[in-house]
Parts: sequence; C-alpha cells; structure tokens
Amino acid sequence: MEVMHSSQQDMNLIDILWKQDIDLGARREVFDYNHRQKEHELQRQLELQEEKRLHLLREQEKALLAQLQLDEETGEYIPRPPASAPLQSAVTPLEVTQNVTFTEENGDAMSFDECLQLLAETFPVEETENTAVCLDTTAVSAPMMSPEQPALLSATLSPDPLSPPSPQRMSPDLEQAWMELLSLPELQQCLNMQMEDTLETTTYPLPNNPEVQNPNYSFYPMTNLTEGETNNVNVCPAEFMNTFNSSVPSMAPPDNLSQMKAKALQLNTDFTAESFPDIFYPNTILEESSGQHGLEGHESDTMSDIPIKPPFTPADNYCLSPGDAFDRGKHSLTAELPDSDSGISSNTSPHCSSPGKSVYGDGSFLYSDSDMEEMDHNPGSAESDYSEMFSINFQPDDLQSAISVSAVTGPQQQQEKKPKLHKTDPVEESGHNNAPFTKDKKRRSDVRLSRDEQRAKALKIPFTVDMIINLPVDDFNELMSKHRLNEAQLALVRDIRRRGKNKVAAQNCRKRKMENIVGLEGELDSLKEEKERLLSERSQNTNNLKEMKRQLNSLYLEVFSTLRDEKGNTYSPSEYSLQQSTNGSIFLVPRVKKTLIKSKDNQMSPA
DNA sequence: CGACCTTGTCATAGG
DNA sequence: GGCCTATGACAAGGT
Repeated sequence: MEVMHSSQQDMNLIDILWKQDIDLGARREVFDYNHRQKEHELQRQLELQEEKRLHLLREQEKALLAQLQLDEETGEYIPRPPASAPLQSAVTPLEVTQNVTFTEENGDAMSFDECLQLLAETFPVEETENTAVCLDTTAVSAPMMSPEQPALLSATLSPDPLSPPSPQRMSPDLEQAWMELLSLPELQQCLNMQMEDTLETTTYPLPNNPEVQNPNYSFYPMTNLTEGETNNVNVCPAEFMNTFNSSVPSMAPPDNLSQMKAKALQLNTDFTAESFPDIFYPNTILEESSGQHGLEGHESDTMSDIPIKPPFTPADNYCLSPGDAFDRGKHSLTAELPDSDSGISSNTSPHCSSPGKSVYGDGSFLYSDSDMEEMDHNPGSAESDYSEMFSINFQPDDLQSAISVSAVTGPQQQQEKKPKLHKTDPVEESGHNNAPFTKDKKRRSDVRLSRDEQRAKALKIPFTVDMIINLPVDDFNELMSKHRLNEAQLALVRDIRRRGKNKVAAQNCRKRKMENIVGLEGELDSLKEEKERLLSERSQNTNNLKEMKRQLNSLYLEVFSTLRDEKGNTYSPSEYSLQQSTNGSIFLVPRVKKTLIKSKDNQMSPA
C-alpha cells in the first residue's frame, strides 16, 4: 500500500505536468513509449484500487436496486414488490439516475456507467482496451463520446424512451474497459466536472435558462467540458442550425435530437468561411423583408407624415407591391451610375426646398403635369429627393430586388418596365431641357426611372407605378380608398394611371395599326391576285364570245342558204334578215323596206 | 446632319 | 358627366 501511495503521488505529479502540456496543446502521444509503459503500469495498479472501491460502491447500489424493479417498457425503476427478483448484475446505475431521489454518490456512479455505456455503443471493447489507457482525455472524450452525448444527456434530463441504453448490454468486458478508462485522472476530473454541470443543468429553472428553448441544449454541459474539437461537433452547428435555418423549429421535440445532431454534423462538415455568408444570408433577407413589411402598415396609415420622416424613404414605400423590387433595382443602378448628364450632378443639388419640392411635398398644392415639368427641369427639386432616397436603405432595397424581381413581376410587366430603365435622371427625363440632353445620350438609355416613377417618388406615392396602372378599376379604387392621399398625390396618381393606360393603349393602337397594315397588305395582294384572275377570266370569256359569234354567224349563213323563194332562188343576207317573233316564229324580213316586211308577214312561212 | 423609326404623351372622339 | 379606349398628332430620342 505504501508503494501504491507513492505511485499515486507520482501519478498526481505527472498528471499535473500532463495537464500543463495538454493546456499547451500537447497530446499524451507526444510522450515516449517507455514513459507511457510506466504510466500504464501505474494506472493498472490504480485501476485495481479503484475497482475495489467501485465494487463496494456497486454493492451499495445493488442493495438499493434490490428494492426496485425495472419497468421493461419505460426503462424506469419502480418500487419492487415484496417478492422481489434477484438483482441482476447487468443492471447499470444509468437507470438509477432516472430516479432522482438517489444520492449524489449514486450520481457519480451514474455518470461513469453512462460513459461506459457510451463506450460500449461507440466502439468495440477490444478497441477500448487497447486504446483507452494510452489516450488522453481529449482523444477519448471528444471524438468518441460527444456524438452520443445528446442522447445520453437527454436521458439524464428527461426519461426519453429512445435514449436510455439497454442495461442488458452491460458486460464484464465493458466494465473492465470502463475501469481502465476510469484510471485516467483527467477523465475522472472531466467526468466529475461534467457531473457537476449536468446536475446544475437539471436543477436550473427552465424559464431562467436562456438556452432552454434550444433543443440542443443538452449538448452544452459536455461540450463545454471538452476541447474545441467537440465544440465544433456539437455546439457550433447546433447554434448555426438554429440561427440560420428559420425552417427548423426552435422547439424541436426531443425525438428529433438525433436528426438534428446529424444536421449539425453535416453543417459542421460543410461549414466554411465561404458558406458562412450563404448560411446567414437568407436569414438576413428575412429579417430585412419582415422589417420592411412591418413598416408598410405603419407608413400606409401615415402617408401624410412621410415628408418629415427621413429614415423611411419612398423606397420603403415601394416594397408594398410586386413591382417594387424592380424599382429598387433601378435605384441601385441609379446609385451606381450617378448621371452627370447636362453637367449637373444628380446628388449635389442643394435645393431641397426648391419650388418643385415644396409643390409636391405640400399636399394642399394641386398637382399638374406642368408643375411636374417644372420639377423635371429643376435639377434640385426632385433630384435631391432621389438622392436622399437612394442614400438611405439602399442596400436592403437592392437585396430585396434581387430576391423578388423575377418572382413578382410578370413577363408583361417586365417587358413594359424594360424601357423604363432608360430614365432615371430627372434632368434627362425633362426632355424639354435643351442644354442637358445634348450630351451623354447613350448613358441616358441605360438606367432611368420613368417620369411617372420619379414623380411618384417625389410625391411619395405609396404604390408603384405598375400598381397604379395595371390594377383593375375596383382594386385601384379600393387601394386609393385605403390610403389617405392629398390632392397632389391623387392628381398624380390619376395622371400616372391615365398616362400609363394611354401608353399601353398607344402601343396597342400602333400594334393594331401595324397589324391592320399587314392585313391590308395581305388583302391587297389577294385582291391583286383576284384582279389578275378576273382579267384572265374576262379575256377568256371574250375569246369564247368571239368564237360563239363566229359560230352564230356561220349558222346564220347556213340557215340563209337553206331558204328559197318561189322561184327557188336563195335570199341574200344583205337584203334580208331573220327575226324571231314573240310567239317563237321566225320571219324573213327585208332589211330595206320595213313596210314590205309587214306586208309580207302573211306570205312568209316559218323557217 | 438629316431622314427615318420608336416611343411617350396629349388632345380628342366615341363608347 | 365621368371614365375608358382608340387614334391622330406631336415631340424627344435613338439609329
């Protein structure tokens, strides 16, 4: 015993040194083999001592368990009936832990057996025997134990039917492996710390624990004890999983622990610096989107206050509608391409209180297109508004546009919007300003808001131009009734709708006109073809008529040649002609003397 | 630089 | 009378 005592002291000293090395990142494998052999022998001795102690401990537990009976279905121990069955050696203290009335000493035993159970589940006993002694605590606890810890700890926290290992799986080999493992002082210390943390966890009132809603909370006690490798496996992915994936319910049922753990491992595998923004990006978008939607209702009710609400620009208002995203995209483009058209900077105008702005900011002023034209001409009026808009909340708008541009904008709308990209700069969109548009015409065709879009922004119309134009009349009226717009805004909205409708009507009209032209051209071709056909037919008919006349003439002569007078002489066609009476009789009529015709009527005989 | 084309807008007629 | 559509006319801008 004295030898063992001195060995224990040596062990403690060595352990202290090891801990220092471990703290410095060194692993036990770095030590030479002889040292490890000596260490191994010492540990063997210590194990024997510890085994004896544990044997006594287990005898005490058995004495307690003798009064209990294992419920096969629930895995819980219930008070044994008077005729109690003999206590099985395979019964492990793990189940004992489920009875919360046990002492803290039992709790220690519980933790050890849990770990043993864990080892039995994670890898074969032979491996344990070969490696457990030489492995340091980090190597043992982190890679091998942590994957099973969720189930283990969940079993500790709550009676989960899936998690508790079967007590029959406990074998003497496992016990031996456990004893060897137990001989490691670091492991003992870690397990003790773990047990303390676990007990603390179980005793925490749940509402006061900020982690309570995290279904992976059971990971934390052990992960906090282990090295960073373990944290990578359990902690980080679990956090990220709850952080980025909004679809994962924050209150997942315990049954999903294994599944979530799998996700966590996968996440940990896939988690890189590149993937990090991807993981968080959707969430960011969601937050922004939700936040902006949250603003909508507020702004829609307080539109009259918008001019004095700098943080929320009309760009925010435009998130109301599907077409909004497109507008945002144009905002971004505008911001990227500050138009230096006409040499007037689009962002440098100090005329924030210019007539244009005062006009459109003042709800009592009745809007008119001519006013808008003035505004358009004035680079300091609406232009300054735009620069203000674009300077605030630009990035979210851009993000939003990237998300929803294609989803919410119909093909037809996109087609209609495409030309609108050409106009963004109010200087340009004035159109009547001779000086500006003499240069940089090319850029003007790039990214511009349409005039009406700019006007709508200037007056802070809470809808998109597309909405104003394309909504059905009923929906449009309903929309207008929902928002309290001043006179200028109402006038502008009506004009925008009128112009937009008329623009579409003009397009349709031109399209129709072109179609008519094409149709008329086709009709003209067909008519020409028919004319040719008719001309040809007429020519053919003329020829036929000539032929018929010729035949008739020959027939006529033939008939004349058959006629004879009383003397048997033929009648001359130049002196006589054949005529048909109404009753169908044919008479030979002299061409010269009509009186003779009548006088000879009775003398003539039918031909 | 002018001719031509496209497009937006306005005015107006008609439903 | 107001609204909508169709269409001619005009202007701006592009080719």
